[in-house]
Amino acid sequence: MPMMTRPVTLKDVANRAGVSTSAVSRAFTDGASVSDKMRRKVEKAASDLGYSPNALASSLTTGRTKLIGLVSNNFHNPIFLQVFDLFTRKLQDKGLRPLLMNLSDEQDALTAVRRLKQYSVDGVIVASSTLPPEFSKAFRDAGVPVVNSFGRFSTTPDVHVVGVDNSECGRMAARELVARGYASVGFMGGPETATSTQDRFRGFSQELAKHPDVARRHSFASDYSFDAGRAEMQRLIADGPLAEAYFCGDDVLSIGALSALADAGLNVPRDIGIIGFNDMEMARWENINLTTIGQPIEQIIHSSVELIVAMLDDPNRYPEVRLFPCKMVERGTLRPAPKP
Amino acid sequence: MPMMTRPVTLKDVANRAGVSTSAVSRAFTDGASVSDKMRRKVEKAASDLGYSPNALASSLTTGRTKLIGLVSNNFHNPIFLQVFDLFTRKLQDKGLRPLLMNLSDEQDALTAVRRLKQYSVDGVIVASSTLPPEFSKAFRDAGVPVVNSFGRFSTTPDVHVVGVDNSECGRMAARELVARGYASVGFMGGPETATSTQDRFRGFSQELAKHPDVARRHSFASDYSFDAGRAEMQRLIADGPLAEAYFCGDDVLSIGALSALADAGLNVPRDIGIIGFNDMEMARWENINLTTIGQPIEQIIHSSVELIVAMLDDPNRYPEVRLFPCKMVERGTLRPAPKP
DNA sequence: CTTCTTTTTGCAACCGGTTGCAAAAAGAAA
DNA sequence: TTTCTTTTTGCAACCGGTTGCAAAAAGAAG
Repeated sequence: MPMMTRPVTLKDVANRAGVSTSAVSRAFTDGASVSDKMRRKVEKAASDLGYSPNALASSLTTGRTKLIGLVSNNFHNPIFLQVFDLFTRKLQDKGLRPLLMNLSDEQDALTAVRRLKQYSVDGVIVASSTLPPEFSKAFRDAGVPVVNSFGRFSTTPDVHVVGVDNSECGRMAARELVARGYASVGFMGGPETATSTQDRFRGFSQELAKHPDVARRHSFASDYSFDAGRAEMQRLIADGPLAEAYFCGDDVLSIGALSALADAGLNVPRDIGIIGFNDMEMARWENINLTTIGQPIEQIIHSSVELIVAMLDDPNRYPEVRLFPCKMVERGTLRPAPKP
Repeated sequence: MPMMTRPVTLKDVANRAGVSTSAVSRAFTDGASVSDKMRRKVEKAASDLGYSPNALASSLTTGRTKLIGLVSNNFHNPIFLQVFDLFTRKLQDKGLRPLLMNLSDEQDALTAVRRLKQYSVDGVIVASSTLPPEFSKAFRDAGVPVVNSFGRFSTTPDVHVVGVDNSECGRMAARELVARGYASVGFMGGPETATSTQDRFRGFSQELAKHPDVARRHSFASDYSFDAGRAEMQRLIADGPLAEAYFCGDDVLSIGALSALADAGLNVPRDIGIIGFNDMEMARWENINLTTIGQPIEQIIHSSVELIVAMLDDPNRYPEVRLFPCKMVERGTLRPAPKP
């Protein structure tokens, strides 16, 4: 039968040590004015009693909760497991605690802001490649330090963004396909509302505009998921002549597409080329072996955490965009470049 | 330039409405003793000022933070993305906020307890199929309501457990393989320290003990991951005669094993059978099509949240185990049962 | 219009800490 | 030993709310 013991408070420790509460408080604060003797006495009493300070109570006076809102709506893309893993670890390393907020049902920025303000989070990380910049702006407008990771950047940012230039990634994919000599190429995006899809598509189209001889087409899957990619590719197969190669907006879409192609008896890369995006763990599985464009997830997250920490000290820090290069990861789903 | 406005407090609202702070506090509390007129007056002032109550400050007096620690060390198994998605949503639905704790680096129970107690979480959900029951017990001993989801259960529990009977799952797998007429079977587990691996192996062995004619062997992958499954199967192939079918401790191991088998030119299910565990989304992808045993994740999580909510009202609630049945999901990686 | 109930309101103490300020203690200099 | 500095300590107010209690207001009954 577990006893319901009242938690040990500062006052209990003060009583036991026979000192004032301020002394105890100071003993637990680095750099406070306390003698060694006092500190030892307090620490003794505290450990006797099993005391640990209440972070929430102290936040009342210090104005710091060390709570960071981690907001996302990407709970279906396997890549985000890694994203959560890294964010939680790196935040923990800095002594911060992530307060998770799942936006899958509720996308309203103001509701999200209100909910997180109730818990007086010190800052917020919006980890999403689909939410518009306005979403993150709502936090800034509410006076909450915010970093938008994996989000759309602006050259005149009013909110901190850390990620990649998705339109450059689109260009990179297009360049690669053109270099491989494909005469017709397709873009198979995720949902058209996702900023990452829009940006990758824009870059892809820009690059192709330089090559009027290459035929192009595009379509959008309903979702960043295996099923959506598979369904979309099945539709393309049914609807008529395929492009020679496709840039899929995400690896998970690519893998769905590959499965549809295999079912249709089409060989990749002989009959058709596929290039994905994200370089998720599965992409390098030998039975998938997907050529793709990878983004440096760990660096992006590391940098995001660094930035939010910096903002805790200077909430009005001048807005900044941090971009990292994407990398082509060549595997087995594109045909080799033609010999010149 | 964002202005650094001091957040609006209860007192501000009270001043503006010309009433006492208690009146404002009560206006924001359901079922408190307030007249309609007063409530309207306060609400007007509050919305003029954009006030929303500070959940942390109120937690000081009420003793409720509505914070739930969500503790896990499974940040590499794709199935856990779904687990996090469901937990965060269901907790949010109940007005609770998940405080995430990643145990990947730090496995010490007492440290975890201390860290979460600092934030006075109302309860903790330990979502892990690998941590021993003692881990969860540490929370209970510290007086923190705890539910261990996906964990090992005991018939004399001292901590709430919601999940499946992993040893029954092992028996189920063994029965299935025997029924299919395999003359030799293997168990390929995850890390030997994981309770789920131990339990599934125990059940598997128990069932096989009833069939002395069936040859058996077992081994353990270093990790619940594709790479570990692949490496382990490669080792098995290299080391000598394979069993006719394997029960892999997790789908992601199975998929790794499948990839190794494909490389070795072995056809599944013709040359060798594989049965996995978890029925993760990928298992039903057409290019994988894995026969597996599924656990009812959504029900487990729903029930876990229900239970933790109940414990908030009654922290000394008598410990209870809630088990859900696993289900065979037949796909294409086992040969058909022999005709009688 | 009284008198008695019931509802609504404000006062003030409290939740678990922090911190500015002044008093006390310790140390240095004379 | 006295005087001046510097360090250490405790007092008390405060952070943003909640809540028991008693006073005030409103309503019901006579």
